[in-house]
Amino acid sequence: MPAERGQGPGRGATDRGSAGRPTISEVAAEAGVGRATAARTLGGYGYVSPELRERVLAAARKLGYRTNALARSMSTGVTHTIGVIVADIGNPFFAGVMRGISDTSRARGFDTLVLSTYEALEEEVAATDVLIDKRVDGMIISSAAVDRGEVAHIRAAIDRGVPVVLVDRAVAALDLDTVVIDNRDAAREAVETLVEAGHRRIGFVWGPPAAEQPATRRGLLARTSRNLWTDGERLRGYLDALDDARIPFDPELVMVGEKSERHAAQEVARMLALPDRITAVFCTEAEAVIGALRAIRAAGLSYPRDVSIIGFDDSAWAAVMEPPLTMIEQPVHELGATAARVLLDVLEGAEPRREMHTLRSRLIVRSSVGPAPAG
Amino acid sequence: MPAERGQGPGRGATDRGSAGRPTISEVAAEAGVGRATAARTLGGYGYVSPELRERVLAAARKLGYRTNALARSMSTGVTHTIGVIVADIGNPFFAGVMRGISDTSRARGFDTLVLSTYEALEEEVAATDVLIDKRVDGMIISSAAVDRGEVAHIRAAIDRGVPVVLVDRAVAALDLDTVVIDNRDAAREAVETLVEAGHRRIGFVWGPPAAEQPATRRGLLARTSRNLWTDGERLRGYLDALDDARIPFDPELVMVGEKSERHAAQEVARMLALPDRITAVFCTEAEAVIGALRAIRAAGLSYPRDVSIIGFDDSAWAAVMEPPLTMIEQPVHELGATAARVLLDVLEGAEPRREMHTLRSRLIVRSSVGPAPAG
DNA sequence: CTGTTAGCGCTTTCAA
DNA sequence: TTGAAAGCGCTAACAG
Repeated sequence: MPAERGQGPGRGATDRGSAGRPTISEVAAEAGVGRATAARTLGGYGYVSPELRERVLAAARKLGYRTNALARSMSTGVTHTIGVIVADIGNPFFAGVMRGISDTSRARGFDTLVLSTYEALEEEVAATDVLIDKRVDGMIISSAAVDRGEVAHIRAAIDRGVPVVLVDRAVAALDLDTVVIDNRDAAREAVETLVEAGHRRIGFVWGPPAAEQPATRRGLLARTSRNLWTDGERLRGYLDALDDARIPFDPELVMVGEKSERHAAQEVARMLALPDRITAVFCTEAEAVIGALRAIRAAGLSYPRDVSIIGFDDSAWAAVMEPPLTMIEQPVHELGATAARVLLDVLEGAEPRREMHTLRSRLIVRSSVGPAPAG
Repeated sequence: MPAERGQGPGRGATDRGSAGRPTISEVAAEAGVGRATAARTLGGYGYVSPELRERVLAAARKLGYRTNALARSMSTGVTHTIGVIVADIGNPFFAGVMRGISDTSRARGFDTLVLSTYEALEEEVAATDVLIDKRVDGMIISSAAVDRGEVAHIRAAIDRGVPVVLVDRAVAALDLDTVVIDNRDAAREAVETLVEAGHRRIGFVWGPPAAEQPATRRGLLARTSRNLWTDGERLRGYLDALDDARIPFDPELVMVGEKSERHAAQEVARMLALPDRITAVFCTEAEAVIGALRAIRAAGLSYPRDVSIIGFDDSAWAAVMEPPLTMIEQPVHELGATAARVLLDVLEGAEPRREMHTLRSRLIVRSSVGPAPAG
């Protein structure tokens, strides 16, 4: 850790005199009591007579005393801080989750240290190390890990006594409390809605970032299981709906490769140009919806007349699109709040239940689904 | 702090034997060297011979040693953590800023502790206390303070030796490094664009949350100066543009009251129902744009034919609206990155420059502005 | 009820 | 170069 060096002159432990940061001893001196008495009243524990208590409080006020949480944590072994690891706090989805986590932990006296991984496993590993070093009391992780071989860092945290709860993404190799939404059911319901409107050629947009189009359904699933849990679940839901309706699976209708608005647009354009073109698209993310919309426009088509569309992640703007979009609403705040609640319960002594907490999403029906146009 | 108590059984400092968390002494013992030697190699400072160094490293690896950042911070006096206080991390704007802050501080070895205030000053005060207690090395604050009487908590932080930089919102009463965007110019440019298209009745949507419509321009400004800095600046920009075009100010064209999509819709509906109705709206926030759009539709009108619209906070969806929206893009990531950079420079020894760093926003011209319809 | 004392795990003189 | 020892500010026995 060479970056550790060079933190400017004289900020060391020695030269910070009594300037600015009075300690408990100074308060004790000022109040004319022993330091333990001062500590007891300031720390809010143990017994201390009203008179002394008052004197200590007065002295503390006068000196502008503030407890040193670091020192306290050193002795108690707890930091009242929970670490959070997500893919990207700039992403509205995770921002919402973060808010849920932060609101409920704040209410229970905990602060949160957030780290973004940008979906890179090595960042995630580094992040757990940082959190362990900073001695967080517990962690909430939205992990990019899938393989048994990718969970060592999480196991390490647990072995060191740091409880972990998973959020948004389950990890099969780990038997932990996990808070997710009903991705598979949500996807199935959305695709069913499309099927019921008569669609049989339904594109799946924003899938596994594989290099090339898988030839078979089996190949696709295999690839997906090497991928983000949510994506896999949503794909399965899509397949469920097709199966129920006995619609044959066509690998050409699933997007693979880079997840970006641009690439989603390209893929939808491709599916729209197929001889037997798609008449509907199901998007697993808001950004994908935007890409799809672009492609539809660019092809000179309009929804829901020529193409129907349903996507994940409802937001305010979806309601003012013209026509308004039928979208799946995820309970983002509750996702975070629940994860925090489960973790805090454990931190406060509850036994970890190691179960899957599945929250319900909701299909907000608006006007982007219409009957399938005649072939 | 009664919440401090009751953190479950036996997690105290005493009973954590060598289980799970080896200390430097244990590593030293395992390696058969003095603890100082172990500390030097593990801490990456001071001299230590290659052989011993290797032995210590091996021992550390074997025991799974991880440094205790808390203990290190206790002696060094620095935590390598910066505190961030924003109104709401669930808000996409702040989420973007956070990402900027987090990315650049992470790159320079700092972690971030984020607290949301939901625009409540008392929450902000509590947040600074928490950050002081946790001994962050510096703070980045998007403050709700305006008055001279509301900045005591920020002054207190500075007095305790914690550098502070302000982000997104300037606070006149404070002479600090401040990173903002050119709100006033951006607003003026937007409104000018409207004026140049022939509009003279331009609504200002999402203003000061006053209870009632101010009667005069002076009254409005007075009220605004008691309010959020960004709102005031944007209002001033609006007035600038009107003045330049010699368009008289009409208090009925500014929205006051609760900031919500719903209320924005109501206000736009009101302005649309005026005898001399508005032909354009300028919105200071994305949520306001959505409210305005609703109102326009509800009135059976369409943009840009009947009403033109420009708003703050460009995002992906604005480009796929039909027609696409002309919006002001704020450099959110850079806002955060710059704030972090300025703060980190100070933490690394630079003199605070106590100046205003103004970032440029950009008007993204698309198709929501048209000629003013004939009266 | 109050004060004394011994750590928490690390960094940092200071001698050896 | 290495090791012994003191100290960061707080909590937590343990006597008094």
